[in-house]
Formats: sequence, structure tokens, C-alpha cells
Amino acid sequence: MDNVNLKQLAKELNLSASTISRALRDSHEISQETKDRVKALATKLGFQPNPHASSLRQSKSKTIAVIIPEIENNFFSQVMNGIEDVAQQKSYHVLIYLTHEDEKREKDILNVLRNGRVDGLMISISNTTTSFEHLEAYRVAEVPLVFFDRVCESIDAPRITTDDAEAAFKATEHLVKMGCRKIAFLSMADGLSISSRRRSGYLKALAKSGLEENEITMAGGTDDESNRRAIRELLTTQAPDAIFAAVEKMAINTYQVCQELKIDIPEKLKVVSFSNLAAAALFDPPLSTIVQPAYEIGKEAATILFKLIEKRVLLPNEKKVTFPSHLVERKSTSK
Amino acid sequence: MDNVNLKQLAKELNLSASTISRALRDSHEISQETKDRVKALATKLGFQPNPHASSLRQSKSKTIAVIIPEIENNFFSQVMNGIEDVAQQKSYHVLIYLTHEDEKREKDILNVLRNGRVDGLMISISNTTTSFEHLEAYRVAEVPLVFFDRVCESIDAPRITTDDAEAAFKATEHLVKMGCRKIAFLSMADGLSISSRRRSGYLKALAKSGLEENEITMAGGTDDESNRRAIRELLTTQAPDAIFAAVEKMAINTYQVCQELKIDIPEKLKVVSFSNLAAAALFDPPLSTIVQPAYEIGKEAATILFKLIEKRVLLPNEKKVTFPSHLVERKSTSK
DNA sequence: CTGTTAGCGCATTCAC
DNA sequence: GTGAATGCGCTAACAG
Repeated sequence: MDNVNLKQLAKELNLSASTISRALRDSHEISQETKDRVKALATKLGFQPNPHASSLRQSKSKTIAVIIPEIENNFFSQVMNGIEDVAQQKSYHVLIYLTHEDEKREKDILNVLRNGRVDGLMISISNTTTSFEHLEAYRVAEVPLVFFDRVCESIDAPRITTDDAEAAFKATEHLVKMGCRKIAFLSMADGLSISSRRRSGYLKALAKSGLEENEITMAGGTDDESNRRAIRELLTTQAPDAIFAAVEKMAINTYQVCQELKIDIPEKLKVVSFSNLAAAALFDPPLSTIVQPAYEIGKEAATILFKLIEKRVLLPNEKKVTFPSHLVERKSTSK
Repeated sequence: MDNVNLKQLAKELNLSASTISRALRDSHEISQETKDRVKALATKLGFQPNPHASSLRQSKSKTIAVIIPEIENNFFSQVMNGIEDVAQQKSYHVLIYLTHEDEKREKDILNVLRNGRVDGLMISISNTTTSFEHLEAYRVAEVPLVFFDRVCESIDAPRITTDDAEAAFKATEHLVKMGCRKIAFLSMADGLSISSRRRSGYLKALAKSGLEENEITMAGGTDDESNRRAIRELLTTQAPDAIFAAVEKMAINTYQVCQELKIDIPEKLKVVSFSNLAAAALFDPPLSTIVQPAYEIGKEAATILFKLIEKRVLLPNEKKVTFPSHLVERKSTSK
């Protein structure tokens, strides 16, 4: 493969390579007849221009990169789906990189991409990332960069997020309305804006109902076993009447612990969680979720990235796009 | 970005571009002192060789492609995870393409990749794909190609699969052991080897127990609503005592219909399904699943692809690798 | 409307 | 141990 090239087509048709090139790109300065002849032969031979040569020549790769913490998570896979749809429509290629929540991997990946391999990139930053020079470098070099969901506040680049604080506020209020007075907030240990936004919504709702005193915050990690241990401890010592999980993982771990300790949901404990898991409706009991419009986030992030790549300029309202999440009330938070 | 190049480094150090190139690639014909000087400057300036230029020159892209039907499915996202791990370790880049079970998209994607953009590719074919010239072309051109899970039997390329027939046999036997006599097999409408393998395991188990007469086979599609309608019809008219879902989607749809029709699982109907959804254990009732080692499949597929890329030759036992799936018995199939 | 020429940045041959 | 020259395949400037 990668065998037939412009020169060969040219020889075959007694034309020059540049004429072939122009004909295939539908240049107006080539006669229709020639175009037809060229295209016919190109199709017949299955000619595809060498992408490395074009990229080198044109300094553009027709490729974008997506950098995410993990892919085994419905939120990110739905985002990928949205991105890929837009890219495929634009005839762009999509490189995928997983950081596994590891700052070093994230930095390594970004460094390797600093050389024209991609025309732009989209990232949801790792929850262990604490410094941002690797991202700052892209801003400085003016390489198109778009953040989604887990953004970096200190860098001036478009961000696509959801209304985390409001959604968390609504979810907490919902719990209060259902009679909960002692609501625990379970998140992941990280320094992400997303966690603090969700927590602030939670706190605001507590304050509104005069429940500030009852605040309980716990941060888990990646290991299920130690999360469950911590949750077990939390449930037995503090006896909250509700769990608000800022991440799906903590809700799953909560369900597991409740199963084990035979704690009835929702009678003894109500549970709500940020989650894009469709199967949440089939849980025992069905889990109330805050669903983020993940596909749309991916689609919008990609659309904005392409605008940046093509036009190099954005409208003010494209620099910060916020999508609403919505609360799906199910049995896990019913009275 | 994409600004600093060999020539600039050369000028800076009063060396030639070729020396820089060699020094950075640790050529033995460059003095240690020069190497050190060159590397120091390269690091300082954050030099990354232009990948298009190297790829053009060396006719290799350090990139592989993964073509899958969808990503919003735990099986495929786990496979991706395995692939990405191996690729990252090899310093390779991973392009991802989604076919959405569409033969035309699949063909378009494969055509575009026929030009050196990637050094090899891995594919799980779409369930609507009926002809295979687009794949045959790769075999002819000797571009490294590896199939996983949904393979094409007629093309001579390595395949990584699971023991679908045996796993289906075991799952069906398990249902029989639990007292089921009328087991319905629910798959997706397709011409995939995977479906027929699973079905043959199901049939073999029926035969073993003298239940051939009770065979019920139904094929669904992508639309949940019409699947549910078909399942409703099936349950009311044929009254099977078990559902064996060859794909997760059909199990989910079955659960939904049972919820709606208030059919008790497992009392009235037992359900088992191929699925890699970890949350299946939290379903109401917990769903018995046949779990495929998806991460390992991805890892193995990538490992074999790299062997093919690097060595161009495989051991006989690498041409057809089969991983065992395992049955996780849960309440949905209990007595 | 078409051909000639040049060069993108790199790795490799061949000189010395 | 290092430099000069060449060409990967393509596109674009320039020429006619």
C-alpha cells in the first residue's frame, strides 16, 4: 500500500504531477475533461494522496487530539462519540490519549503533540494535575485548544462545561425536599474546579435550608475497596440520611456498602449522583441521577475547536459555553 | 508551535542538520560530547521533530487505527483502554474511528486509511457489513491488520476473540440447570460470526438436554422501542421461562419490559446476558452476565499488531487467539 | 489551461 | 566524527 503516487498518475496520463494534484483538488484552472480523466484513473487505482507529504507541505494535519482521563466511563465515551461525529463529518482524524488521572502522563502527551502532529486539541484535565505549564505552552504558541468539563481556569482557552453548581444545588434541594437533614457530599480527592463547583452548589443548598451545621464532606480515591471502607465508616459513625455523590464511582460504592450492611435505600438513606449511566434506571433501587449532556458537550467542543482551527477567532459567547445538566428523580431519593 | 527545527538547532550549535539528527537518535558515529550539547539544547528549546517529515521520510507513521462500531459500550471502551495502554508504552499514537454499525462508514474509513497514515489497524467489524473487499485490500497490500471480537472469517488476518460458543453453551446449561425448559435466544440482526457462534452454543446446550423443540430465536435492532415491542410480544405469546441475551442491549430492553409488565425476575423469567457492565451487580435483580476479558483482548490485539508491524511475522498460535469469557451467576438466574 | 521549479523537515547516503 | 547532497510525495509560486 502507499504505492501509487502523483508522479505515477502523471506518467500514465502524460500530464505533470501538479496538474494531477490540481485536478484532484478540483482547481478551477483545470479543464473538465482533464479532471475527469484524472479522477477516473485515480479512482481506478485507488489513489489516496500521501497524508504525510500533504501535511508537511501544508503544515496542517487534518487531525485533532482528545485527551481524557479514562474511557471506561459513560460520560467520556459519550463525549468521544460527539467529537468523533463532528470530526468524521469534517473529514478530520481523531487521536485519543488516556491520562489515567496521571499528571505525568498528561504532560508527556501534551509535549509529544507540540510539533504539528495535530491541528488542535481538546482536553479534560486529570484530577491530579496541579501545574499547568504544559497547557500554557499551547496558549502561548497559539495552538487551538479547547477544555471540556474539567477545565483549567487559569488558562485563556474556550471551555465547555455544565452548570455543576446549579445542578448540585438542585439535587441537594431535592434531597432536602424529600426530608433529608443530614446530607453527605462524596467526591473524589482532587483539585478540580468541577469538584469545588459541585460542592459549592451543595453548600449553597444547605445554607438556604439552614443545614450548614450538618455538612459532611468526604473525598474518595480510585480504589474501590478503600472507598467502601470509608463509606462504611461514614455511614456507621455519622449516620447521614442522604448521600450526594459528585461522581458515579462513589454512588456505586455506596450501593455496594448498603447492600452489604443491609441499609435500605431510600428508606434509611437516599442517594443521588452525577452519572451518565443509562442503566441507573435498572438499579435496585433505581438511582436518581444528574445527567450531563455528554454527547452535546463533545459535539460543541469539537465544533468550537474547528472554528478556532479554521477561522482563528471566536465570538465572545463561544469562549465559555455552559450546558444544563438535568436531575432524573428515581426511587433512590423518593419518600 | 512547530517552529524550532533541525536547521535552527544546527545553526545555534555550529553543526550541520544531519549531525543534529544523528545525535538526537543516538547514532554511534557521533561523539558523546556533541550528543550532550545537542540534547541539552533540544531539551531547552523543547524541540520535537516534525512528525510529518519523519513519517514521509521513513514511511512509517508511529500511528495505529482502531475501528469500532461504537464507544458507548463497556466492551469496546475496555478494549480501547487495553489498546491505548500498549500503544502509549510503545510511543505510538492511536486514531479512533466509529462506524456506528454502518457498512458505508466502515468502507469510507478504511479507504481513507489506505495511504500510509497508519502503520496498522485493528477492527471489530460493523454488524451490517456484508462484503469485504475493503478489508481484503489490506491483506493484499500487506498492511498489518488485526481483527478482534467481530472478525471476518474469510480474510487471512490474526483474530482475537472469546470462546463465544462455549460461553453461550455454559450459560444455556446454567439456565437449564436452574430449571428452565423454554429458553429464548435474543440477538441483534446481523450476519456476524459472533452471533452465530453464540447461537450455536445455545443450540448445542438445548440439544444436549433434549430441548431442541423449544428453541426460540429473536433478532432485535438498534431501536430500543421496537425491541421492547418485540420482546413484549415474545413474552406474552410464547411465554419463555428464560431469556438468553447475546448482547447487553437486549437484556436491558428485557428488564424494561419486565418492569413494565410486572414480570418477576427470576421467578417468572430468568435472564442472562453477554455484558461487560460492572453495574450489572446492582441491577434489580442483579443480572447474571457472561463477561468478556475486554481489556485483555485490546491489549493482546495491540501486542500482536505491533509484532506484525515490527517483525512482519507471527507464530502460528498468534494468528488465532481465543480468550475465555466467564459466567457470573447472579440473582437473575437463581432458582 | 498546463508544466517547471522549489521547498516543507527530516533521515540517509556518500564523501572526507 | 562530521558535512553536503539527495529525495520522501506533495502543493504552490511562477511561467508560459
